[in-house]
Amino acid sequence: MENQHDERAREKLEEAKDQVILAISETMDLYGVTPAAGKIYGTMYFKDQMNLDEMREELGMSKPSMSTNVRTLQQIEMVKKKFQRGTRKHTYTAEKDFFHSFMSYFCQMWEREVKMNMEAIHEAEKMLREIFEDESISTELRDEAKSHYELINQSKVYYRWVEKLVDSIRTEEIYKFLPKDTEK
Amino acid sequence: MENQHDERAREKLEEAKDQVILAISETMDLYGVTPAAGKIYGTMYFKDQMNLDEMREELGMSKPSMSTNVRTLQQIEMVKKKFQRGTRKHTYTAEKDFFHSFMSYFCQMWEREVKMNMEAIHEAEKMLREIFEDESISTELRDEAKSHYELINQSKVYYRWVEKLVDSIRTEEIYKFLPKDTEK
DNA sequence: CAGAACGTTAAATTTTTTCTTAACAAACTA
DNA sequence: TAGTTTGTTAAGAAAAAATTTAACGTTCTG
Repeated sequence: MENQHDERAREKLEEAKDQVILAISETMDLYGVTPAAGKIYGTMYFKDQMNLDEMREELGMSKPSMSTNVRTLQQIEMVKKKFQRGTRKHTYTAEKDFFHSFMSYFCQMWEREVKMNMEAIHEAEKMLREIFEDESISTELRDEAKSHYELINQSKVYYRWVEKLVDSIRTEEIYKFLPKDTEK
Repeated sequence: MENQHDERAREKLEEAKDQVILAISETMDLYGVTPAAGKIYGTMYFKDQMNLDEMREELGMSKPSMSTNVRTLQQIEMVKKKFQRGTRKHTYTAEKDFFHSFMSYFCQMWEREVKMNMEAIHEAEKMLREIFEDESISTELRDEAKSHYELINQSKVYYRWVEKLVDSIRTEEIYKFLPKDTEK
């Protein structure tokens, strides 16, 4: 009867875990991470370490899928490779500090956004300036160029702000303004 | 020859715009907004206002696509409906303040994340507590339940922080810490 | 009230993405 | 060195998502 209790408890424990794993993987899905990667991370979250074969077994998916998804998880620093001697299999651990995952994921995105748009803006500004500074062009066109110029020039304020946000997260300065621990 | 200048200038102006539109829509794509929605927004960004037929014509896409995508753009507050009398067509304007779009988009996401995970965590915690408080269950299982409990309990610190972040963005308090305008 | 204009919903198609099976390469073991 | 084991790339299949065509409902107009 000890066994009976344990059996039911085990089921309940797995159910509890699965609930959290589902929420985690749905969150990741929300941010554009593939379903498989979300499930892998969620599963690893409750384990100390795993290797590719254990993941494959636990999730019932193919090994290449594990391999590629673990790689993308490493890119966003949600999974780290662990050096372990004695076995040839690579073992991995999940980053359990969500603050770190948040930082890594969003900062990467935001930096890419800033870079991409700033480059486009600089190019466009140059062209537009050439237009509205050229007196051989009709006033209407020059005015249009000027107004577009001012619009995109204005947006730089935003991109510079995003850059600062990234900075303050990377340096952890943001936690001075928004402390991690909430009293209560 | 005035015309010749203008013609070339017009081309250059369109090229400049297209460059920025592309960067904007790629950014939106990065965040999981559909390509069509990105193009629509990018196009509207340089216009005062547009109606569905103008969008369809400008982008060479179907009207239902305009309709549904404009709706999702409204949901993330990147496009607003404009009340205009005299015409039966609905006219829309693009939100040109990227700070507003940032706020609307990320806060919605983050709130959903917090809600989803907090709910799952509360449920799971309840179940796990029942396990590790039940003395008829084996020590190993109870310890495992306890350790999972502590893990997910710890993650609440993160979700509460995200909530605070959302708050500080919604109330614009964040700009006290990270001012919009950068000197220079 | 009939007909047209506009927007939306539904079903179907196309495209894109994700995953798997199969082939390959590298590193270890006997 | 031959044969395993492990991980990755490549090509193909399956699944999911985005877009279009078609049908519908509603509101305006004559």
